[in-house]
Amino acid sequence: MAVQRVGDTERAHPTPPEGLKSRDRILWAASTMLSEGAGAALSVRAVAERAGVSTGSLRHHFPTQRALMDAMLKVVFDLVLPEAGFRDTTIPPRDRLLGCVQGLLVPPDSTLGAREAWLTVHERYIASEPTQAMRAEYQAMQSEVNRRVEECLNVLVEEGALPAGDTTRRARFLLTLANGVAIEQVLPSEDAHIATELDMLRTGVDLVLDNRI
Amino acid sequence: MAVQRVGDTERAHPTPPEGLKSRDRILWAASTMLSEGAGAALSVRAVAERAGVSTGSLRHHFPTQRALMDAMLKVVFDLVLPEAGFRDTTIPPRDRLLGCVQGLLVPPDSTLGAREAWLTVHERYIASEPTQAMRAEYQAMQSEVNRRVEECLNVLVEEGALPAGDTTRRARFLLTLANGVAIEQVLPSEDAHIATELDMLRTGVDLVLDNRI
DNA sequence: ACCTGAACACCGTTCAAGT
DNA sequence: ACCTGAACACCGTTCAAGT
Repeated sequence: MAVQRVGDTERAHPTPPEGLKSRDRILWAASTMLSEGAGAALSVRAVAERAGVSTGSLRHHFPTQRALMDAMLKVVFDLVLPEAGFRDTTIPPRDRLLGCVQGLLVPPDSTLGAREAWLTVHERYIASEPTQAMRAEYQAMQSEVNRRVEECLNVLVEEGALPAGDTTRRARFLLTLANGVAIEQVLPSEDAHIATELDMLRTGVDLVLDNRI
Repeated sequence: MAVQRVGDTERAHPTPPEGLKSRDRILWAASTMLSEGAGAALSVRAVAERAGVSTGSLRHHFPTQRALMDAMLKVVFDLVLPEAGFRDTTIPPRDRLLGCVQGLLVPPDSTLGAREAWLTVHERYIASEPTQAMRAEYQAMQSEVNRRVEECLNVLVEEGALPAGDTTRRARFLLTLANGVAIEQVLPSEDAHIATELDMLRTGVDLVLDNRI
């Protein structure tokens, strides 16, 4: 939607920290603006102005608007999701399970953004009629992922943080939910939607921990 | 992405049927262009030109782009997926909600199988850098889907089959789970996995009906 | 009431030019 | 290599003016 009015003389917007290079200033500005809720206003010009750089500079570092979004979301997610092993008993069980499931959203090849990662999956396992070898490869990958989630669940059961139950079914539920979240991350969701994606995973984890699944 | 080129001399586009009034000509044009896919940007100007009306006329009937999208998608969806199903009180609430959510797994163009349907979604909204128009198109479709699920939930609440609660959140949960199931249907799952996909949806529906979400 | 088309305020992207 | 800012081709919306 076009805003149709302008000329606000207010310049109360915070500026990026001093020492940062252009690229980081841009990411800082974009992340800040996203967290401020003004999601729709994440235009090239708005971000560039906030970062204190030109649109050309922004495009030099992020050739496309999508590239900017991907890089920014990676920053945001990395802040929220610290890399932690699920055997670390100093972390609450809920967060350990959440971290384990959320790790699935960013496939092993984590230099790639969510979008590129998904494009790879699509091309390899969906686009072309998958060969028998491809099917096997995917299923092996999937069962490794499944194994890890189940192991995490079993650890929690051993600790007594989770009542014994159908581990396979619980893992399947979490994986299905994670797949749903993953695909929503890649589709052009509304801004409000993006904010609730992590909440969906949290809900799923809580359901399992509350023995509802 | 802006297209940056213009001046196509081709004028092979079909025109709307003769007898139609402006409003229906517009809806006809928009629906046709949507079904033609191929990145057809559903912009005001493009739809207006195809319908043979001015942008002003279009705005007179549909004050906002969103209003146009909503009206058009309602037409398209009603052709394939009649809305009446979930008001039939002779069917158990659980099955009505399940039917409503399951309907989402089969996109409007139901002549296609799950795989072809998914390939279309992928190509239109993921593969290519989505234009602003494409984003809007997807989001409008998504909100129509969302509207239907929420309406179904509200009907169940009115009947007393479901305690009042956060309808938006419940719908989001079911949609995310449905997305997860949809993508698992398309990926080369193991046979055992396939058998449990519908069970996952059933589980989600039960969780909502048991007021766990 | 219905419709027109120009004008306005945006948008993402490209690019010659600077340092 | 990094950065600038103008220019291009779009976009949705508004509005005085016609019928």
